[in-house]
Amino acid sequence: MTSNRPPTSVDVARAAGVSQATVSYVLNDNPNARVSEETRQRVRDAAARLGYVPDASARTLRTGRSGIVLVPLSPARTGGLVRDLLDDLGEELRPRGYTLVQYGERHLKGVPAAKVWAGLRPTAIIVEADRLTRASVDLLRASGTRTVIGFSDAPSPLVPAVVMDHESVGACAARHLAERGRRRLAAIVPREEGVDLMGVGRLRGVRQVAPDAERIDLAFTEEAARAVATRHDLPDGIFAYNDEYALLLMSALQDAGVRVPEDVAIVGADDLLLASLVRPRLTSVHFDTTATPAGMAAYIDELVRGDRTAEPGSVISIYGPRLIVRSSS
Amino acid sequence: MTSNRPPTSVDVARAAGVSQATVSYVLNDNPNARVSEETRQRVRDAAARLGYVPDASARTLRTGRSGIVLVPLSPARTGGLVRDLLDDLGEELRPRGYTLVQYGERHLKGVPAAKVWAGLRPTAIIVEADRLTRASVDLLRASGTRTVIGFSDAPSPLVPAVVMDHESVGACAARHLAERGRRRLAAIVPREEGVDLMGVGRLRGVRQVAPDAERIDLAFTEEAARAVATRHDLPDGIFAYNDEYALLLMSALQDAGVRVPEDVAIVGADDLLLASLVRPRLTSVHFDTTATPAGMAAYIDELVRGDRTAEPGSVISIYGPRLIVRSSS
DNA sequence: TTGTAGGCGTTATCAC
DNA sequence: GTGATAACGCCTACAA
Repeated sequence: MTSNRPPTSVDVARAAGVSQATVSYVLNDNPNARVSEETRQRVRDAAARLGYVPDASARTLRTGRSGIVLVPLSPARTGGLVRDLLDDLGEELRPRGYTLVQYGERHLKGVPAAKVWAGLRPTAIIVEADRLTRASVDLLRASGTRTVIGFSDAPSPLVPAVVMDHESVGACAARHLAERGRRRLAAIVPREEGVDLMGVGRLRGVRQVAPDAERIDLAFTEEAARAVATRHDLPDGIFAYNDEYALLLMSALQDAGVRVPEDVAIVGADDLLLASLVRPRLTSVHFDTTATPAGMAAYIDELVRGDRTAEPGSVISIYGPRLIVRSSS
Repeated sequence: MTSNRPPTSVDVARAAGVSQATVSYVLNDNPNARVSEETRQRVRDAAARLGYVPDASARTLRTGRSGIVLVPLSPARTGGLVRDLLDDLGEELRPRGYTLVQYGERHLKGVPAAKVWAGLRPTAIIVEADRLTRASVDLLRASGTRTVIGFSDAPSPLVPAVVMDHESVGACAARHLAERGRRRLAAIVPREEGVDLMGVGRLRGVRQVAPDAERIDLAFTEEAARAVATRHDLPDGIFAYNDEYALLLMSALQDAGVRVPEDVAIVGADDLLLASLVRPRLTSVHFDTTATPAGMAAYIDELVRGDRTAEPGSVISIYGPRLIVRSSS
């Protein structure tokens, strides 16, 4: 039983015959310490040989920076789009030395959420802008968070934000339905907590075009969809929040003998692959993004390293809507 | 500019007029230190007033335990089933004081993955059993990881494992197709790295029933699906790995003028809501689980706290297949 | 019942 | 160029 405690930098130093500080210098390429190339090699070799990995918490404690990019997302199904975006962003951040931590939280006893976030000493945090206050932003900043980025449907007065223009999505969908002659419009608003806000934003957009559009709250279950589909006063055009809800609704309507799109036209959003796989194909509002995940990763990196600053109220990346027409709906 | 460094336990101690140690005792309910109820109150009040949050890294460094349950999942789309499972598990673990960290990793320069995992000093880790060796398990154990749990399609000799019996899934699907008179079977194996292993397992199961079953490798894109669908020598029964691939394939077949299920019958798996929303409805192999996320969370907790031990080779939870017949496929 | 002190592994400021 | 040494914030014997 070789009680292999993981090797520390002291072990590496001993193995390389140098002091522990030298190890730290070499492994971090610290510029203000001049170390001979030969020594560097010895240190690197020793580290490799022992399989040395720096202890993340010790480094965090010492530096006050964790390399964690925290994304405390409301756990509810945020929809495929955000999920994919975050997955990609995480991939892009890793090679830059950051770790994207997705941290779904629901109840937080009584502790203000920002306190909990701060406890993790994240280097950066991306969070729904509505959950931020001036106080929480200050707390985060004070606790070493270099970059606070909001996620919202409009620029935030507190922080730079990634803006997804949900209103325009709704408006875009409604315009399409209206142009097709649909007069009695409705918009689905998900009942799921955390998504409902985006749903309301999209509804607002629909009502810009069709002020009388009905609001239909819908939980993501077949029963709930059936209840809607069997109403006797169905609208003739429905914006279904996104493609997943659109499919759910379409299925229920088909079961109820309602013809889609003849009787009720449906428009989804997010342009998931899903939308083009079902029959009839789903018309969907696609988000064009002005920044790729790679671009966002680079941007965050610059912000953290101080190579760039972003004012509160500024917009990092706008996700704008564009219509993808698929079926005849 | 109140350069509010976040309050430390020393600050709390000062505010409460006690020593720092007492703060630690009170806040952690340390049983072998007797502290008067009055002092406890003073400490708690001070902590609340200052908005004290323990520094996660300092605690981790000191105790050697992070409360992190690490899930270094291959990033490829693991499919909705695993994803949902992990989401739920995370919810269940949080109130128990653990943080489930999903950590998608792809390239890890040359560093052995286990070294990187160990660097985070996770309290527990759930990882595909194939990625574990005796050495990596030892390393993790030595670095303070209390619980290593495998994720596999068969019991692992190294660690207790959550077992999803992929072979049975394939066999179950194949049996269904054979009973419906399908003679020329095929099984889809995803090209996506990380999922392919499960795909191969499921294929094995299909071949238990139909030894001649063809293996079709398929990437999750419409082009790839089209290529398969336009073959002139299509099988008459296809097990599509899971519901998502099934839908992808079905769409392509419909585009190619192939009737589903008359010409080609398709069976999916995982019983996603999706499967019952599309037309024709997808027959799917459902996983019955003998343990709920809540149960797994409790189990992990017991393992970590030492209230329970699990031998290598033991099975934590079996996910077994059951057929859900939906359409006439 | 409470306080003192040592150390977890790292980085960074100094002398040498 | 390199090596002691002092924090970072917390937990926990042990002393008082």
